[in-house]
Amino acid sequence: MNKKEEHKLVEPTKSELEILQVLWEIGPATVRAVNDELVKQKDVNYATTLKFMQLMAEKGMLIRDESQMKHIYRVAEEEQKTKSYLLEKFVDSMYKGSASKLVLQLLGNKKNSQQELQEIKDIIKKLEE
Amino acid sequence: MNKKEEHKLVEPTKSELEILQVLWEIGPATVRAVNDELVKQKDVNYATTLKFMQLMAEKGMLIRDESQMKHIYRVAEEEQKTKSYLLEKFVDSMYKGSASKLVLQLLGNKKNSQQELQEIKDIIKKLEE
DNA sequence: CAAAAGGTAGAAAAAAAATCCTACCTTTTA
DNA sequence: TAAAAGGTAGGATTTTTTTTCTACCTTTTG
Repeated sequence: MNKKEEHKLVEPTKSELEILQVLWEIGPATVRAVNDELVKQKDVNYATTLKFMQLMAEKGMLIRDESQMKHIYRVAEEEQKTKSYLLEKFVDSMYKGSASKLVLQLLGNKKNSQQELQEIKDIIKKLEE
Repeated sequence: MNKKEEHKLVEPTKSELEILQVLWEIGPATVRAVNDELVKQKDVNYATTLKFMQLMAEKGMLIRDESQMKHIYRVAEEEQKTKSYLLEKFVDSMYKGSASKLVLQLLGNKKNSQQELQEIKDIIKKLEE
């Protein structure tokens, strides 16, 4: 295997995504650190988190530095790449690929749509420049 | 049980969502009709679709008219209600609830963003009136 | 240094999701 | 009307996902 490996985007399961979120948030980390974060939001056992991270490393979603005893895990794919992939799948499956339909619904249903609306307008204005 | 039942929004699994999509598309239908649609997009067995729809009916996601032999299934929740629920969960988990972050990514990554951008602008204009 | 604390790995169990088999009932059709 | 076609129900199986147990290794600490 050479240095530059091809990573076919794998679709993370729910639990895997939770772990990715934590790693995106705090950066490369030990199982312990990730688990500490997870525990804040749900009831998980350290061994469970460990197992997931091991599996994810096997699958190539995470990359593990084993040079020290406390292995350091980091995400294999860029946050944005993964997120945009997942977003695209979501748009495709829910809105037949129509981003504007999604936006329509987003604005139609949000409580705080007034503020969101403004922010979105700002984004669009910026994009036009 | 009275006519107006409370339906706590249940989160559909992937396969369940596929079935919902079909029903949203074609309206109340038999298992056969749903399966015919599904077969176009993936390799499924009639019995599998039947089983799913039975389970979904049990869970309350589908409502079944058994007055005839060919049972007719229809979706229990409005399409929009379910979709907005799922969208909200998606935004929450992926973008910490920030719709505008989602839109930003949507526009940043779409090939056809030019057209989407225009459509979104139209939507916003319409909303402002 | 011995004990305690904190790691890892592997096996296994439990739970959830997806798939298919088959017996049997009703309707259609040759 | 008998056979074929097309339904349903229920059980069973397979696969995937989630969770936990435990043996054992390394580092830290009294």
